[in-house]
Amino acid sequence: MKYAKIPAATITRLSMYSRVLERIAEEDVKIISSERLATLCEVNSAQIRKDLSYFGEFGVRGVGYYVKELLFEIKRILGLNREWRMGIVGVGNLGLALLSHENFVKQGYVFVAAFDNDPQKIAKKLPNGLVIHHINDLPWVAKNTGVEVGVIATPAIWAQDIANRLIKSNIRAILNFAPTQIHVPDGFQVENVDFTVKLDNLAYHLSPKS
Amino acid sequence: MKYAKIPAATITRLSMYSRVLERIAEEDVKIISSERLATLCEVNSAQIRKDLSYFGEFGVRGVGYYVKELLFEIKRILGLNREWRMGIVGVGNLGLALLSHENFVKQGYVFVAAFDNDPQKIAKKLPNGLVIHHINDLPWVAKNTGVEVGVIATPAIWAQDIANRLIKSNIRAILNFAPTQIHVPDGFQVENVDFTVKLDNLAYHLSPKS
DNA sequence: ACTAATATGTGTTTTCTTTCACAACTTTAA
DNA sequence: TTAAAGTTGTGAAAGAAAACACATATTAGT
Repeated sequence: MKYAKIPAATITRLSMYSRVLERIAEEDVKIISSERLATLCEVNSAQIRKDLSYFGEFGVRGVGYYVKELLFEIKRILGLNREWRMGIVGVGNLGLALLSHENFVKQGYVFVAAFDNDPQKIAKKLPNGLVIHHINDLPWVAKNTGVEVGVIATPAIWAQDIANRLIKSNIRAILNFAPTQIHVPDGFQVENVDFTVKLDNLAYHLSPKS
Repeated sequence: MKYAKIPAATITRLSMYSRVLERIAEEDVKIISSERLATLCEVNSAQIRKDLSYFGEFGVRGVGYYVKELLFEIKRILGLNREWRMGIVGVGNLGLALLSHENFVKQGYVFVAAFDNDPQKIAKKLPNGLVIHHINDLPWVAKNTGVEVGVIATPAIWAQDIANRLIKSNIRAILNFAPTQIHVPDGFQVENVDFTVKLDNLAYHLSPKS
């Protein structure tokens, strides 16, 4: 199955599997079946096996999967066998929270640059040692620090402008926290983290249907 | 079409439509075609019409949709024609950022209670006027303040325990920011906001495929 | 050896989602 | 009035994703 088109949902699930496997590995579990992993992830076990089959054969029939090995393979597939360098734009409340979010580092995501447009903030040192640069300095700072992923934590109005600048600096991946759609050319990736979309989903499901 | 099963993706798109329509309405545009809206949302125009058709007929053939009316209807469908009361658990960096995130209020989501387990924080007053309660007080505080949505902004280890407490207090919707899967019984809703899942997606797409 | 129990990998089937394509309707203009 | 242009709403077709079900493989026990 190795060369079929891979569903986007598969990638998201791989990410979930890796999260669960990490926990499982910490508990010193050596082997896990797709059935057991499926229960933990609340998915169908065939789904897991199919997802993995896009990339190879990682289990042993009659036995299951070696937890550490599977985790290693999934991380390799996702590209998490190395560090990813991030630059954040917008050092407000949310930006600061993200900068000090330890989970990023644990997963190999590291902030290497921070930008803002508030003169009060420029040149200030952050808890993690980074200095806040003016957004106009993005081109050279991003190049010097090797930013690969741009994180947008600005108000919605600025988001597209910031995205355009990131694109111009050839930063090919954007994680957008502004509650607005961002448009990028082919070859560039955007992922939106929109809290209110999630809340809207909850509100819909809570609301009585007429 | 009114009584068919509605795809989950439809709800998420409605949320996106409403966001775009809000912007459009601010620009004083009165009427919009599904074609135009589709372009702005980067979806197919038939998709939009189909999504809406699950809930009724909101357009005028040969004309398009009246922006304000459509926006109103979508918000009504999503249950956003009223306020939703949220309680947050975990007042760390992320929790504080969420508490002061103005977008929530703009969309009708209001924090009415905050909880933590750090003795240093209990009884402290937040910028928005709320007082931090001990998590053990969740049952009565949640009841008194009318919490309908629980927001989890704690480390992953606590997340399931907190979820269980929320469930026990009959809070039927949970927005989970901890990077871990949460299990809830039927009739309860969870939405996960997991930054690293999104980053993993980006990493995958950036990584060269062998 | 052989059998029973267990578990993967995947071709096939089923289910779910999206897109197409066109009848039905509105508006404008002659 | 009629025609032309534009746009919705939706049945039908196409496409994508998930689940089934079973051949294949491993292990353990006798």
